[in-house]
Formats: sequence, structure tokens, C-alpha cells
Amino acid sequence: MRASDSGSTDSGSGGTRRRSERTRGAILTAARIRFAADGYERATIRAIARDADIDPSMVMRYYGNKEGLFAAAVSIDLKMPDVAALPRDEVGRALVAHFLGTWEENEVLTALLRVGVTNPAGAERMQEIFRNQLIPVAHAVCPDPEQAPARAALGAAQLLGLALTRYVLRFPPAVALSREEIAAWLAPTLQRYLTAPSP
Amino acid sequence: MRASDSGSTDSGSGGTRRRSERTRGAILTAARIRFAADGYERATIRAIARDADIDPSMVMRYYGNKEGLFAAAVSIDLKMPDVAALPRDEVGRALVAHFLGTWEENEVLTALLRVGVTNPAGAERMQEIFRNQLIPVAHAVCPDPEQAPARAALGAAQLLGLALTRYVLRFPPAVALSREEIAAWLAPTLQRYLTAPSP
DNA sequence: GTTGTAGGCCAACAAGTGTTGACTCCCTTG
DNA sequence: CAAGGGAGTCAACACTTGTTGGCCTACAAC
Repeated sequence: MRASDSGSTDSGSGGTRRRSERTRGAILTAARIRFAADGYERATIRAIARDADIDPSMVMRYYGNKEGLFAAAVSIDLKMPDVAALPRDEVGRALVAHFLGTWEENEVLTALLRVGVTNPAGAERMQEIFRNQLIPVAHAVCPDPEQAPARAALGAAQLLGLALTRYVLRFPPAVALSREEIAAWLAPTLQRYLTAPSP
Repeated sequence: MRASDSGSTDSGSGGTRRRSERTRGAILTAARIRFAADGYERATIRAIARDADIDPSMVMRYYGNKEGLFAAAVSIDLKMPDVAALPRDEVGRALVAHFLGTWEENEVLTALLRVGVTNPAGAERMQEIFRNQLIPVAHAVCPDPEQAPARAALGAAQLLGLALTRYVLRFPPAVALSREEIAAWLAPTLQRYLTAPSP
């Protein structure tokens, strides 16, 4: 897969600097895969380095320590859609579809979930994302702004629970459901949590 | 807390055997607490032994190895209520209430969730529980028996997601919700997943 | 061509892990 | 009382982990 191979006919300025950035990237992608597959503790620096075809000490050189590597590997922007611009009754469906698409194309989310469950720093990171990226969405569609955090939490519980059973624990029936079926079932739930009057 | 203290005036047969069973129990409770708090990898046998006030080697003597200890520590019976005997439209509320009560009084569930996310054996254990204890509930109330597994998975996703955000990741709004509020929000969701016609 | 500098690798360290075997102590049984 | 066996302790093992410092190599500037 190595594009622009070792021929290194690349332009004059910065032949080595180029290479360093390529290995930094290799480390990050390897780290994301390992964190997603194994969680924080079992994703060893040695294994990540092996995947990236470099020496373990390079990880330390570039990212200081394991926590630094994790922090660099799992920064994520959920790119939440602008729900205020949607018809009010399509918010639930749009969010579920966006969530499924993002999760399946981006292993960082699985990594974050796996790490957040066992590592305090990971949990904090998830709280940040919830606070900065999810609550604002609720704020945009909730009838009562004061209820936005609670309603966002309910929606997050439903979506993260689905990710948990489908992508992490892999309950067979949860894996077998198609994305369309999931959207059909979950959309009304999200819609209600975010826009319906309090029960 | 040690009932019938070291006076050992207990009846003749089996003074030592009694003590052994007491330490077995101490190991199990310490293990449950540690697994719940730290997950599988970070819950070290040494820490568990320290909590139980015994030597690490005793853990090996009684449970063989760490996996054996885990298997012994997290066997659980959810004691699911007999939903067939309930009015059909109260199933959702009953399940949510039962779930919240069970989770808050039993740290084993948090342990299982934490371990299941990073450890294959833990995930398998959760799949077992889902298959043997949750699917039957869905079978008892689903209109179409063939859909029971999928509907059970949807319900499990919602409930586990709530446990995840409230008891493990501790999103502040999820922690702040009262059990009554949670029941009011989630009961209709469970009700729909289990009993409503397919969307 | 010489030199400085950054990229990269090797070997090693200290700490902590699960696990094992030999040892002591005490209670129960004859 | 003597003997047996199980409960419990101690010290050590082999191994893996994150992390460090010294060394080599190749490119860029002078």
C-alpha cells in the first residue's frame, strides 16, 4: 500500500522530514487499530510498533508515552449534522443514520469505547465528546433547553448501547440486523427522547 | 463484620473447612469489586488477594488461575420476572425497574460489562446471559417468536447503553437522572421493542 | 568533502504480572 | 499422645510491560 515508494524521487526540500511524518502517521493508524481491537491495556506499544514496522522507541520519541499516543490517536470530530435545518420529525432518523455511518467507517469510535470502559482517561475523553458535540445537538432541537443534557444522555445511551452490543460484544442478533432495520427501530426512540414532551 | 469470630467455638466437625470456605468467599467478593472497578487486566490477583487479606497463592489454590477466578466470580442469575403473567402493557416498565434494581444492588453486572468489553471470555459470558436469560423473556411477549432474538437485542442495547453511560462512563446527566425518570423515559421504548409490530 | 542533525534501531533497565513449589502451623482423627 | 492433612505463607520463577540511552546511518548545509 506504500504510495510513492522508497524511490524517494520526491521534491528536494525535506526528504527526511517527509519520512518522519509518514511514520508518525503509520504509528497513529496502527495505534487506532490496536486500541479498537484490544482496549488500552492489551494494546501494547510493542504490538503497535510491530504493526507500524518501526521500533517501539520511536513511539516514545514522537508521542512521549503511552497516554500521549492514545490522546493523539483518538481525537475525533463526529461532524454532527445541522439538525436545526432538518424537518423536525426527521431528526431521529437522521441521527441514527449518521451515527451508524460514522461508526462503521471509523475505528476510532470503537477504540474510544473500549478504552473508555476500563481507563479513566478514556472515560474522560468520552465525556468531553458527549459534552462538546452531542449536547449541542440536543440543544438545537429540545423544547426546553434546560432538559437538553438529560435528553442527550438518553439518546447517547441508546446509540452507545447499540454500538456496544453490535460492534463490541457482538450479540449475534444485533450483528444480524441491517442498518435499515436498526434505523427503523431506533429513529422513533431518538425522536422521542429529543423532541417529545417529558413523560 | 466477621460473624462467629475467631473464637472458633463452632461445632466439632470441620473447623478448618469452615475457615477455608470463609476465605473462598472473601476472595470472590474482593474479586467482584476489583473486576467491577478496574476491568480484567488491571484487576491483579495480588490486589484482589490484598483486599481479601490473604496470600496471592491462595487464589491459585482455590480457583486454578485468573480465568477460573473470573468465571467463579461472575456467575449471575438475573432472576428475570415472569413477564407472561403481567398485563401486556406493563412489560416495559417492569423490565426497566427490574433492571435498574438488579444493577444497583449487584456489582457483578458492572464487572461483567467492564470485562466483556476488553476480554473475549467476558464477551462470551455476556452473550451466554443474553441468550439464556434475556431472549426467553422476549419469547414470552413477542408477537412473532422468530423476531424474539432481534427484539431482545434492541432491548438489551437500550438497557446496556443506559448502564454504560450511567454506571461506567458516568456521563453527568445520566447519573443525575432518578430511577423514576429513567423508568418513565425507557419503559415505552422497551415496550415498543418487545411488543409493537415491526416498523 | 566535512560536519551537523535528525531518523531510526538495538540492547537494556526496573517494575509488575501470573504462577509455582517448598515450607510452617494448626486442627482433626486415630 | 502421635500422625496426617489441609490452610496459609514465603520466596522465587519466567515473562511481559513501558521506558531509556547509546549507537549507527543518511541526508543537507557549508
